[in-house]
Amino acid sequence: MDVKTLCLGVLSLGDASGYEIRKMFEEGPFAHFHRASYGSIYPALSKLLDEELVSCTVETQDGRPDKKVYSLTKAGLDQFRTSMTKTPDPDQVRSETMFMLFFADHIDDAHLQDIYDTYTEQFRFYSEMLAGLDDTGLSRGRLLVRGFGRAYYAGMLKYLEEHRDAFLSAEKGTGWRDLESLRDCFDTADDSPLEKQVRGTK
Amino acid sequence: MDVKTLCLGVLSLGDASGYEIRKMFEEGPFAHFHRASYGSIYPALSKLLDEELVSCTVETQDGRPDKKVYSLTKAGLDQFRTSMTKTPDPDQVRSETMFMLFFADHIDDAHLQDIYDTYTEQFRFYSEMLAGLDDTGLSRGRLLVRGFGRAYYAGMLKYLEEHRDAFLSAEKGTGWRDLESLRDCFDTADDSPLEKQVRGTK
DNA sequence: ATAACCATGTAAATGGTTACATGATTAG
DNA sequence: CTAATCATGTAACCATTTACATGGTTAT
Repeated sequence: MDVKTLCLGVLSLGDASGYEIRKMFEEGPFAHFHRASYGSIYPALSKLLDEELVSCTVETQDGRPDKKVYSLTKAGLDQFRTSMTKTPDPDQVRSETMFMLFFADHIDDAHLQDIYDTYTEQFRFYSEMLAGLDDTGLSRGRLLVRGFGRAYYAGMLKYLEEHRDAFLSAEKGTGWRDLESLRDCFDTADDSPLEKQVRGTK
Repeated sequence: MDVKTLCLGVLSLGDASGYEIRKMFEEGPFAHFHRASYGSIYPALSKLLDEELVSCTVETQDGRPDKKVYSLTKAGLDQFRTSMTKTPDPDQVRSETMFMLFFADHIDDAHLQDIYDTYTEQFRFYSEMLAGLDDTGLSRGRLLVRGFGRAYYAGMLKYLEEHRDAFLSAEKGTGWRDLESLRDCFDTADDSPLEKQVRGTK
């Protein structure tokens, strides 16, 4: 999903500047399932303006650079709704921490514990933060996504807490079947819904 | 984490060809938290060979192109262990589906239901697949990661199943607080462990 | 006083994917 | 007989991040 569509989505909720849109992807609710930085947002907004999918009002500010507030046009809303008719790509997860924990036996105990606890702390942080939010007045989509986030952070936190001690104190070097099973455990490529969905978009 | 390190990791489990390494990122256990394609794996292996972090044995095959089987060298193992001493970057999630479900009110009912059910199906597939695997003989790292995957797919599946009907039959257009709360719910930037971790790597 | 925040924008560098090029073999 | 699998490799292309450029304001 390109950054232009992401911007249209944010703007469908209300007017915003490039600076504000970036914050939503950095710290706001979208940060949990998408990211975007200045270098992609500003050019995207320029293109959207050229295509007249958004309009722009310059707010002159005292002592600060002018603030460009963008609004969705009718054409922009139509365009956004059209892009919502497509089939979404499968989720992508990149977890360096999981990769490293997989290779726990190559990491020294102190560092391993640090990685584990730092990772756990992140889940605890977001779990508690999401638990504390007020849900009144949210759209069904917003509510569903927030609930999903809560279930995710709370569920993973529980798993990490429950397995911490057994994991950190487990013996090293008992993975005699790691290579064998690596070749063994392939998902059958054809039945995989991931494969299906990928094929479906072509 | 660059593809070279990913390759070293796979090779620490046993010898493999570029073709086989790609399979592990496409269909094997790594696929759940990292991806890599030919275009990045082959050049990575060439570079590793230049740096003498891996060695290569050519297996001549009848009727097939020669198979290049790579092995980790002592220097390669050292290099891998060194790269495991770093602090992992925070997880990255890209979910187009979540983005689209967030904007449920801009999607027509039939398509929304299709998106939801297809998404659910994926979680069910992986949940059942992981439930059916044999855990004997796995290293602690491998076990932890597999358990995490099981908790993830099963937990999210449960959430999606439990909220399906309420979500799909909910009223449209009641999200009067969506914009307000979008600006409202920013995590405090300084306390966020994500921010801390990002800063920590610089 | 020093860091962080507000605010925009561009250019270079990065790091990948996709498509191309090639071709025999095996399974349905 | 057709599709998929095995098997390697390169080049063009793509999107995005990072760093640069600029500078007043506010909070610690």
